[in-house]
Amino acid sequence: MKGGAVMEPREAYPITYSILGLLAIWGPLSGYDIKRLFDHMLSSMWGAAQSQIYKELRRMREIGWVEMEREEQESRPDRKLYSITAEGLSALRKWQTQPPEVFQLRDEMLLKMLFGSFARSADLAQSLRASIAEHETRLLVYRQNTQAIAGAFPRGDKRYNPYSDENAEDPYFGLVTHFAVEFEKTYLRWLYEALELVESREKPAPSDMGES
Amino acid sequence: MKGGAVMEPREAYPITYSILGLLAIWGPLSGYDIKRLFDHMLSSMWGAAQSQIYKELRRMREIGWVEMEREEQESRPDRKLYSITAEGLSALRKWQTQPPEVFQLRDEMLLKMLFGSFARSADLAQSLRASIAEHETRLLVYRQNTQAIAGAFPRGDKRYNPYSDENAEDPYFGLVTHFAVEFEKTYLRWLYEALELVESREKPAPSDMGES
DNA sequence: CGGGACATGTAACGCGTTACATGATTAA
DNA sequence: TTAATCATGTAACGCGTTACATGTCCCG
Repeated sequence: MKGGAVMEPREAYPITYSILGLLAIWGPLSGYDIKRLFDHMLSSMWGAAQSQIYKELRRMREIGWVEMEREEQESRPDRKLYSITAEGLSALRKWQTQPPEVFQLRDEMLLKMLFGSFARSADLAQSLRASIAEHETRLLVYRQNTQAIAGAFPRGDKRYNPYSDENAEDPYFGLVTHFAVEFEKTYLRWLYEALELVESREKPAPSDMGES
Repeated sequence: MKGGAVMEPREAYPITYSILGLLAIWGPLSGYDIKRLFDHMLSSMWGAAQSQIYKELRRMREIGWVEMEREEQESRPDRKLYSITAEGLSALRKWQTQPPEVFQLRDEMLLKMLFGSFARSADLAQSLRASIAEHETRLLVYRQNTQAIAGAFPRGDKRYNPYSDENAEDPYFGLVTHFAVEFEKTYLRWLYEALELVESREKPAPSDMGES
């Protein structure tokens, strides 16, 4: 026997803390609610499949970080409402103390450009334009959100509304949104720059039919 | 039977194309070489464990995107040198044509700040300072790399040197590095801003016991 | 004489993704 | 009548990570 220390699995991951945070703010939530919050609030920073959320909630309940209460309904599956426990809150706080792990960008567009010398310029330009369109849209959405957002959740259902008045005062939301906007601006500037470079190489010989 | 269409697994992932790109540029490489290139060049955008690289190379060889030649050595395991094939190059090019998938930041620091209202300000400040230190270092490294880099690979072994003269002319490397620098600058600006916010809440009443 | 570089691998494990399943209600 | 919303789940699968294994050469 060498070490003998059997590594026990980590008990938490970013998605765990995301869910804890959402529960801490918006109180008892169902898996379905959490999925919606992910899609509306965290989509640009952390995705989560519906199936994963349900799985994770079950696991979190087993380790006592959340508790569940069943809300009975007719003609629909019962809502299972999850709340954060004291242990869960303390885990969230502890995580926030720890130094962050090494960050990796993991953006395919960067990889594509890194090996740009192998691609046809027209192909790269196409990818770049698609990327530009997407990020312009994002930027627009962020800006709309940070401004007039009363109508985002038309029913006035505060439970699902990350922009309701009670949260408007939270300076941390604004801070993170501000980063998202600054990031998109930086990224877009670069995309346009990249497109310029690519286009300048696209037609070095405008009407020249014969090549070496 | 409903659909009947059995989904066949994707045949390529970002790591696949990363390896293809590296092979396309730096010609026959061993798994060990590729690991080093990942660590030196792609560490900030795409990590890869050594075991995964070997696994992926085997898979890529099975689908004919790379070919392998054994270089015999005494007193060390033989080097297995991989090269990109015509099929591999065409797969790389095809990938570069396709519009990029939806990008997600996946940075834990952003999550921590998003739920900042639950943490002690001092804890957040600590995390932020650690993050600042790391990103300042990164920025420094990028800048050193883009300037005088002749000595990075002291042996003059061109095979491992991403900064050798023959690649210095590749404008795409410069483009991506430029983004990395701009990103770090934007991120750092935000981190300092966040730190300011957090510190302003750390001691709301310096020597003032009664307020408003 | 211990530690790093060189060089290859195997085994275990889980997060995250994709797909499938069910079924009532409401809106276009 | 078709589709979206509400609301829960299960099953399969693999990338990516962590840990372990082996053995030589070379440097301080």
